[in-house]
Amino acid sequence: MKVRTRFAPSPTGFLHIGGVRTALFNWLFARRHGGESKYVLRVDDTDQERNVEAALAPILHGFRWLELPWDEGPEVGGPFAPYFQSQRGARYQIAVDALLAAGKAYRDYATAEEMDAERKAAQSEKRPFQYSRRFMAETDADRARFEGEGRKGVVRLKMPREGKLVLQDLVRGAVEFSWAEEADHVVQRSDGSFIYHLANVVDDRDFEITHVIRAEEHLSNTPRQVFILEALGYPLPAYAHLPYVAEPGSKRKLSKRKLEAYLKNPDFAEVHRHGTAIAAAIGLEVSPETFNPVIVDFYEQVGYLPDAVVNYLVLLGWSLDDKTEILTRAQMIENFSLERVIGGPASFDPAKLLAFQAQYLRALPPEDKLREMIPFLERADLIRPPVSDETKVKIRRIIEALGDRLKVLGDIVLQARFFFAEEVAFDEKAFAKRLLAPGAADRLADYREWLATREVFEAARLEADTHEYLAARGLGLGDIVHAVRVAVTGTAIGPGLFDCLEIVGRQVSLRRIDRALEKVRAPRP
RNA sequence: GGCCCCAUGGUCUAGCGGUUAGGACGACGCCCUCUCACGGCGUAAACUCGGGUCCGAUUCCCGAUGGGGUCACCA
Repeated sequence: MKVRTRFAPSPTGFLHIGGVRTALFNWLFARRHGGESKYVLRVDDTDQERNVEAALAPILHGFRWLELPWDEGPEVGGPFAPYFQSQRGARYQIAVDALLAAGKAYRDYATAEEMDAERKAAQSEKRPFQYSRRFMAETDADRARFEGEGRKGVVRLKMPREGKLVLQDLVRGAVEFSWAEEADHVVQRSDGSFIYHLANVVDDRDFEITHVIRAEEHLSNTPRQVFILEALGYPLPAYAHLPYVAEPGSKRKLSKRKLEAYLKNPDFAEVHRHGTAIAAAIGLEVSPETFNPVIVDFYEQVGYLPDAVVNYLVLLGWSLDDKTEILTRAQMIENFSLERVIGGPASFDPAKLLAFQAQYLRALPPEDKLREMIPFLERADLIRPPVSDETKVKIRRIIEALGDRLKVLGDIVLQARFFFAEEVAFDEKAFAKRLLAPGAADRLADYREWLATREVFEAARLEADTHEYLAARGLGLGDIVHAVRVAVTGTAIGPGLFDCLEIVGRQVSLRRIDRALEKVRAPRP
């Protein structure tokens, strides 16, 4: 079956995580059907007055980063161009004229105040609001009269006032609406511009969209769209209304405007804090507008892998079976189906996303890690381009030593700092615990002298020799290792000590130990 | 409030009439261990409620409750 799906972002400047999930399902559905099937990107900019290009760029960038290419749309064009609603006004005018000619729409001259008054009256009488059509112009004479009064007209849909619509939704099954509940929605504003719903259905028809896969909040908009479609004699696409992506730990719709509130969620806060630390280390200016785990940019900036993000998102509302969680793109494409999309909202869990990310990074080949992490080190000013082969060897060694402690690419700048800096700042708590403990400094001093005599400063050898050293003195590894670690790395946590010693090197290690010892002996302030 | 949608552990989910209700994230504990991380093992943790239908309901139907979406000359 040849299928055409679309995602229709409005250029807001941000790619929202919920939007990506919707786009992903559209993309997968089209890819699933293969052949001539297409996924198109259409820009919903019917009422944009600002710079569409600037507001669209981050969105397109996000999709490129996620490797979710569109077959037709902005920048790539296609047989139905233009793909910008702002450029399709003439087409919409034809549709509105046809609606008017068919008696499915009318010109209306009610002012906003008059409309409001009717609405309020209905409300206070506790009856459903239905417009009286008092200012409907049925004839040219009516029209002339209203306009003579200085009124500005809009075009409204003349909705049926009886009967019902049974919508077959691919996710929800049959959904019933009664026409009388539907308002006479405006399709063309008094300034001549067009309302989204009109543009939307006309475009879907023109772009030959077969499946409208969109978020649930559009479900209640569907009757009026169906009405327009039928009034125009256009075929109906199949509809699939996806559950929306909800806030962490809640069932409310995720919104990018509520960063403050989400930060009260511990997992969300931790992911945000982690990202902020990386941003600070690489000198990235963060504004709450963009640097927010609800916005896709965040993940690119701190070094998540696109595959991890996509894998996490595909599982928000869809599943393959009872156990498969890690899926390649090929597996997703092969297995995706709307039948397995769930009906209820799924809340966004940044902790689980991080778990996917950690798993993907763990599986990334060392050469790829190296290539991807170098830019982070450069931005953090830990290394400078051009990166010599010698430095690359060192970085490769560091990445290996850090191992699974690296969860996102940006972690390298948080965790590898002491390998590059000349001096380390001691973590005060760790220093107190490990170096000010009784006997610790003396043992460290002795070990330092022994270390200075080592000719081969290589991890495996150091470890083996250290064990001999300790055995000869009747000590255990635990008696020495913590103090050495804090002295050399500044902190109590990190890679294996002997890896650290090797990478830091003899000279710098000894110097750092000396400094730690000086600090121990310095009079307490 | 009207209309519509949804309902399995804290979270993501499997389940499509009979299961010790399965997996994952997270939490906790133990093991591994120089710390941390990884890994291994284990523990706690769920079918919203009430009616039907049926020999039998988490599963089907109805209702209630709860949650959510939507009701613009926004998209």
